[in-house]
Amino acid sequence: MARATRKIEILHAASKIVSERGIFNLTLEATAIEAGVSKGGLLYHFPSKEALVKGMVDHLAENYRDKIAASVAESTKEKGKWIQSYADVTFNNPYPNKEMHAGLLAAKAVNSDLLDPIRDLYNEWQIQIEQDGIDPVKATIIRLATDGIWLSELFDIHHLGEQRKEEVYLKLKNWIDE
Amino acid sequence: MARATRKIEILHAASKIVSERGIFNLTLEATAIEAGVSKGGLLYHFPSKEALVKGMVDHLAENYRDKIAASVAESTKEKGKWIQSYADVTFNNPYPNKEMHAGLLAAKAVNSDLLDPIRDLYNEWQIQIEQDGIDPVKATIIRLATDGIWLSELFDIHHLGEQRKEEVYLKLKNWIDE
DNA sequence: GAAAAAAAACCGTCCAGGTAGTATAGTGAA
DNA sequence: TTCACTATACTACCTGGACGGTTTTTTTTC
Repeated sequence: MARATRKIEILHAASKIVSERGIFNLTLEATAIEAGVSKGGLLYHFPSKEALVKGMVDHLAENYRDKIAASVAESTKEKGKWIQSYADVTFNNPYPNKEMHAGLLAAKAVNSDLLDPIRDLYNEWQIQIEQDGIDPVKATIIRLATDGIWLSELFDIHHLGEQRKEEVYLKLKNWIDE
Repeated sequence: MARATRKIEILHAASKIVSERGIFNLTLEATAIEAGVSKGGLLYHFPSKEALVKGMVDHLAENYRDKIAASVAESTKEKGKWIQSYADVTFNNPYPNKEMHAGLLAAKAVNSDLLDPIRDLYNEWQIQIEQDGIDPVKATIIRLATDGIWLSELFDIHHLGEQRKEEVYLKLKNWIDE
């Protein structure tokens, strides 16, 4: 069993630990146990803790990029398909977001430079969003509002009710097409 | 010297360390040195690391609440003064934001329950914002967009240019009065 | 208002426990 | 034989917190 799978299992285990137990509990041993690997096995794949966190970030950046790209490719709109896809994925996809949160927090804690792949991602998206056929300021506001949802989920600070969240989502959506 | 001042100096020192060196470098010793106090002295004021982080969060929550309240009190608008104040303070006040970032990250790392004062704050604001005389969905979107700015500053992920940021700010502002 | 007592605000060291990373010897599958 | 691990032991280091002082400030008493 396990080809490139093991590596990814380890990454999931690490994310899970960060999400559920916090960054201070992301130790090599805990990660190994959670992933069902020996410590030696973990270090075989990721030779240091920093490498592990880098793995987390790289992996989720790749995933997120694919997700958005797939949504864009599916879209039949001429205008606003990037911002629309960004909002769709972020509002409706709890899965990659959870991993994103864990990865961001871990990277910020361990070494901010590890966030570079995320920065690249954001820069790419911002460019697409601004060239998306709608007013760039409006598009930027929609992106920021979407990020706001993200922030509140990241810190579990203030969850809008499902209904209000839906209303916000619909209003943003309508605004794109306006 | 030092009445209640010392405590606050220690809190600033802790925030500074988190901002500049990351959470893993927030040790009692480092904080003591940064604040110019001995470790024993620090532990006199904050008997544990968790107490220190709790101190950070409580302090910044109080500060932020005051800042917004002051801005609201100054406002002469009848409609939308809460959301306007929230946007104003967040867009234009780099200082409390920096401390907020540090406090949030530290609390999230040490013990998520420490974020409760922030949750209370957000709940209060959301109530005010929704009763602010403008469409609550619109007001919520403005709040979220403002939080989006915050997120990008927190992780240093994507800084809008000053000009675009200003355009966003103005558009949101106009939207409130529309 | 000075001396004495008490409380507050510190200082600096020590230690048990935990952690990243190294080392090494071995195993089963392809 | 190589790859992808397991299992265990070990080192070197760091950190939270306890603890036992000491100094400064405040309060009380005479």
